[in-house]
Amino acid sequence: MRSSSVNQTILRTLAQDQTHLTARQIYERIQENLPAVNPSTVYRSLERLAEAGKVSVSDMGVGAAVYETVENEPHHHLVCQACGQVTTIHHETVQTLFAAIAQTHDFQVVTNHLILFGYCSRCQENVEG
Amino acid sequence: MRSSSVNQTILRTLAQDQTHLTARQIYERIQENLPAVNPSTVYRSLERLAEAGKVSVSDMGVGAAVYETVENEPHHHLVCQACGQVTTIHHETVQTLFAAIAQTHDFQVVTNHLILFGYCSRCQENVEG
DNA sequence: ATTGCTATTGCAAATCTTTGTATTATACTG
DNA sequence: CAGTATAATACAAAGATTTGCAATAGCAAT
Repeated sequence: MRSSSVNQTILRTLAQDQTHLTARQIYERIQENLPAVNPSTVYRSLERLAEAGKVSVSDMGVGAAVYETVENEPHHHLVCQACGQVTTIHHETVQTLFAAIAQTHDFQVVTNHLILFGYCSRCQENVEG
Repeated sequence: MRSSSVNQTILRTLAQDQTHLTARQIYERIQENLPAVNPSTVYRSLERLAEAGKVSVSDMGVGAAVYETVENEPHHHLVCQACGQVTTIHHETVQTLFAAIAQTHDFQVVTNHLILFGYCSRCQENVEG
């Protein structure tokens, strides 16, 4: 993959924001630096970056896929379906599952950004009460 | 949720096909029974069914979210990034992880259709060799 | 059966995303 | 520093999805 202006700008934008952004949000941010950029270019660039493992793509339940830079340490998220709170969990936590799957199914999991939906402690109480 | 014709037809279609279908594919199938149905109605109905837990939504890496009826037994999938092969795994396998997360993070996971990407045994060999 | 409430639907328009093709920019080679 | 191969881009058009609003249909109570 070549180091083009759009590729660079996307990675820089994602690194700056340190959050999960949708393709459209990224396109809008990119426009601040490259006003004449075409949407299709941004979409295709994101596709490339994801393919190359430079960014992760995931469904956080906001209606569209969100992108994030791939950091040195893989991590995962717990998303509360009630209040939307996002918690980050360490890779070690899921590593055990991946190891078990490697054993039982001879399948090497490479998912490095898992999203698990459920209810946080506060919302569990509210539902149960 | 009311038992409308579109809701019913969607559930029947998904039950018949026993596969993962995208929103657009479902819209096309529905047209066979309800030729005048509007796409927006199908998209909204799918949203409702997912919200109500009648269908599961997941990203299997085919470019769009896919829908499936929620069966009595939750299950999960391993998707090979190289050959696209889909393996079904039992709920018990991931149950351990969910239990651990409940312990450590006081978070009740309700994800009932997990998709894990990686490499199947055959493709691991090809990459490594 | 009739009534009233509101979830569901259709329609039209807006928005978002993808795709094909010609052009331009990047990186490599000599 | 050219010359070349091809990845990246813009553009236009098509396709997919979402949204606001008015009309309709399902359900519960009478």
